[in-house]
Amino acid sequence: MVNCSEEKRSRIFQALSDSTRREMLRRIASDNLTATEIGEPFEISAPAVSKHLRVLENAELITRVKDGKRRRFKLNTEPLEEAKSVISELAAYWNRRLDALDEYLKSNPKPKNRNE
Amino acid sequence: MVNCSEEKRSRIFQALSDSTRREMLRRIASDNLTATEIGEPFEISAPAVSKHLRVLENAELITRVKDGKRRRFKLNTEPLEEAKSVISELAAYWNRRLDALDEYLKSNPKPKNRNE
DNA sequence: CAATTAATTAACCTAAAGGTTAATTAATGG
DNA sequence: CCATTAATTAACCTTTAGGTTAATTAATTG
Repeated sequence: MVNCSEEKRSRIFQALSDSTRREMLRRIASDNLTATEIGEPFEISAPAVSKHLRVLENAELITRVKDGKRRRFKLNTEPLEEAKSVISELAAYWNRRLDALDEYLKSNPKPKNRNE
Repeated sequence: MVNCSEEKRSRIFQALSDSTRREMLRRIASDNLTATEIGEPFEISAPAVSKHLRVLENAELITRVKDGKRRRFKLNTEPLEEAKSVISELAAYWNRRLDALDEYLKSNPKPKNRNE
């Protein structure tokens, strides 16, 4: 998933921001379950389960696969990789900063604090 | 950040689910800016900037540091690591599945499809 | 084909998110 | 100490999120 739009990224993180959906993803990752099976541990209605699955699908975190009367769901790992890379990029900015600071301290022993 | 609560995780992903906040984090990661500086590229009001910063702070992604009249913000990388590990855990579940399937296919050549 | 079961859609409700402007608080500098 | 500037809080508005129950669609099976 190269050059993923900001909007797509927002959908991925938004989908991951709900603990019910995270648990659903774990269940789907462990086995390709049906909607009913996925919703079983949660004390919410079937339509609520369906909505959560829709959110995960819109974020492309899962794919709906018809299986007769049922629909099974399978995990897609690409959006997970995308989310990871957004996070890694942030950490990279941070580390570049720390490196620059390090460089500065090396060339300027005992620098005056900017707030003094 | 070991044994981070589900609620905390929700706050982290929720904070990351807005593109304005992700860009703010990049700016903060690159330099410890003031609220005004952070908000500069965005066409939103100062209170809106303040609210975004509050969301990031509540997710513990940034820390507010007083600097005279201003408040500067610095990035915290622990919640980023936490988010990454949530994602990695999901991928691990998935990979365990793939391994199990692999094992199954090895011991059962030409398996009958369950839907037939 | 009629009944059953799986899942979704429709219609609705409440709370939260993200924005606004106006008012307030807080620190600095003349 | 008063004016200025930085930032937040208050009060409000609109949209979205997440839930409900009731109705609908769709596939299977007796």
